[in-house]
Amino acid sequence: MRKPCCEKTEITKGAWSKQEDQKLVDYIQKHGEGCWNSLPKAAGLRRCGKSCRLRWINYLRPDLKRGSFGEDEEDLIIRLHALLGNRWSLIAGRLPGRTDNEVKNYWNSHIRKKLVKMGTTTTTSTALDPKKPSHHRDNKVPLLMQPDARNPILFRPPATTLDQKRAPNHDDEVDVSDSMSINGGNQLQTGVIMSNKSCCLPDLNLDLTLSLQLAVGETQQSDI
DNA sequence: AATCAAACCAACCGCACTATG
DNA sequence: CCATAGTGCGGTTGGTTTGAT
Repeated sequence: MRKPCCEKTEITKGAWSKQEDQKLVDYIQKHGEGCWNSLPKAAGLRRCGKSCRLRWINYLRPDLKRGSFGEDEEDLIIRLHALLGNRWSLIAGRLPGRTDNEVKNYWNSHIRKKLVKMGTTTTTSTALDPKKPSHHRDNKVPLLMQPDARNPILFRPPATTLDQKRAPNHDDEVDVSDSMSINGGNQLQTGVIMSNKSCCLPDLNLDLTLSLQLAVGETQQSDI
């Protein structure tokens, strides 16, 4: 059995105070992100490193947008979710200033209900097989989205600093306004960071009601 | 005004992946 | 190769807020 990430004793849990936030922000501004395990001690916080990381990523990061989601963002989330399933970090990576937690919460509290009401989806929180434990990752990625050069969208890591660190192969990323065709004509300027590789590939058609089925068909055929 | 239910969202938990020794 | 630490991700929980009665 794996050891817990931190000792249960002397660890504060629950809501963060302003003082704690300030300590965390000050520390990260001075020393940068990373080394989350040693950060709490160094920053004078009685928190688990994971908790610090989460607080920073989901709440304190200066580039966060906060506030309610726009229609464009909602539309994009719906389309990306149809493509990616519950890969919230990937989805959030295409929504500048949004976090995976925020997107996930928004999906579960707003969009999912909306779609169910419209009869568009019967999605549960575990997108693919609700019976199987959710942490079985091999079950999370739809067949369509198994790593595959035909799906350039998958090869772009989330646009967070940490993920960029983790994916040195993507340091050739350039800022390109990624335009997607929404609702058969409206151009949605997402302004996300795309890799050179993916921007050279054909425009993504995220009109999922049609292309997803087609793509699934293609994938299944090619897998045979 | 009080109570209850629903909605929302921050935070936690546990697993998987990756790097390192 | 194996064990372990560090980190990231997705699902879930629980406290708070809002709305309905």
